[in-house]
Amino acid sequence: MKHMHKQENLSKNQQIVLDYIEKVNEPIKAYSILHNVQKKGIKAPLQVYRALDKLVEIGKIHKIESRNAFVACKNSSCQLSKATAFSICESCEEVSEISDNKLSKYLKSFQDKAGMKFKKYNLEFFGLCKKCSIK
Amino acid sequence: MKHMHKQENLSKNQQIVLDYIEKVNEPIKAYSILHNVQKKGIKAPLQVYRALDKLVEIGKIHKIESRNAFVACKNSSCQLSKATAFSICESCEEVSEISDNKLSKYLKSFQDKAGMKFKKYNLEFFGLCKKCSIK
DNA sequence: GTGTTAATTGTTATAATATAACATTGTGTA
DNA sequence: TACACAATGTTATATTATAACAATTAACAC
Repeated sequence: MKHMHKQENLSKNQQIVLDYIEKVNEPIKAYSILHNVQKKGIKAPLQVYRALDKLVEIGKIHKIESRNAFVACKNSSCQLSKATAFSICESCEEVSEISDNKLSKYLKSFQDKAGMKFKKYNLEFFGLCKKCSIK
Repeated sequence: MKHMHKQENLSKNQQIVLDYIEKVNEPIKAYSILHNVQKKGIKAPLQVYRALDKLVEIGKIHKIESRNAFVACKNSSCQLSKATAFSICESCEEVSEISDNKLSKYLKSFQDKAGMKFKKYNLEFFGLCKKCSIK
């Protein structure tokens, strides 16, 4: 087999960034990551963004587009970030990943009227979480 | 009835920005809007962003979150930006608004397992449009 | 009309998010 | 070894968005 350069393991910076995102366990912004991994030797935004790009690509993390934030994937079966759904509380900004088989099945098989073939989707629900709706 | 300050018509800047977005008829970025409405007297980013905020709020335009771009609402019934779905071509970046009754019904009634009450959602599908999948 | 409130505008400065460009180093494998 | 590619390090800059504050305008109550 020629040129099988597909990497199995994460690189140093990728691992540092992933470790931190998994530790905080909530959506976090790129520059906040940067500030928190500087002691590990990561000095520049680009180092963080490159790691983020890779981690998103391989499905270890997801980007919450409406918040420009990144969160670790909870869904162990999620190998690629190609079918993501989140609920977002507009009050406390709590975000959780939705893993609902029926929903993902429905969306994966959704057919556009224009005949477009979809490879990926991202769905974000907004509202008030239980705690915030009591207040 | 006291203090019914709900405005019926758009303000000057809001109308200028909306007119331009409707004219171009495709997703457009805030600073591109700014460059193109400067002849109309809008000078600063904030003037654009304020108009955009309002137009999104009242459902005249939508934000394509994954692209940081804004597009006029095609769906005449769309009074509020609370249920939006788009298809996005990853090659040519063509975006179209999906209006599919079954889909919106399904998503509006979707119930989170955590019991969160949703007020809004945004769904973005990614893939290749017809033209680009031929190439 | 006056007074009141909220929406909108204008303006300058700055914050927050993200990428370009280029040189260098590391890693797997033929 | 040599090759191809992935990852890193670094500086600078581009892009997206908001803070803060003063002034003006619009809608309505009285």
